[in-house]
Amino acid sequence: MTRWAVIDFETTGLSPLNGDRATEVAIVIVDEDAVVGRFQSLMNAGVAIPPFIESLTGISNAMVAAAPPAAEVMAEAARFVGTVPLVAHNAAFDRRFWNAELALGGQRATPVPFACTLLLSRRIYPQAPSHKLGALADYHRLPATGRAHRALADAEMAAALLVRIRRDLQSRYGIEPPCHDLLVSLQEAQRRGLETALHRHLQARARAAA
DNA sequence: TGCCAGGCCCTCTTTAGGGCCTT
Repeated sequence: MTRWAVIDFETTGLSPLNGDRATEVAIVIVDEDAVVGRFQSLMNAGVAIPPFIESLTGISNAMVAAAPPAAEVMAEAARFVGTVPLVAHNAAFDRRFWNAELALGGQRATPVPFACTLLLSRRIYPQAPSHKLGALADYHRLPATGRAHRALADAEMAAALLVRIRRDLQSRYGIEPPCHDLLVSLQEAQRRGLETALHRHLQARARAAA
């Protein structure tokens, strides 16, 4: 079984260190190439959403005021993810909010791998005109998932992108699912380049089979 | 009033700077 938890946060800004908080979280569980689970919730962190962010996401202060407390939502989200490896588009951003919101709720994040479709796409599709999530969806002609900058729509889109990446890794490089180790090792080996990581992976597999 | 983060990656680089990407 090859499961991934594709996560997306909507937030009040770019950094928890500036006091920014999450306003919505969505998680899509992908098993092989199929979506087998979904979690989505607005959350009330007790901070005001700037007008620009309200306009960007469509999430208003009134909407989060009626939402459950952030700590309660994060506890439920953590239970939903369990120990399944996480994936996000620009994972550094979502990982910061994942860890920060869990900590604010008095929880410790379970140490699981956190792969990044942005970094993978930059390596695998260097010819793409843009590596924004929506632009990559257009580039690959992925199905529409709903309003951009809403957590579930973006998580579904990132999940479709992950499936496409895995399929291309299989067709281009002969990497057969499951490929947890490959996706994570690729993320960790970005500085050395995709080809180098793939070659190392294939050589390791060959040595193990010998 | 103006600015605010962080990580990756490219290049006119590596003793650095700037663009991209996330909200």
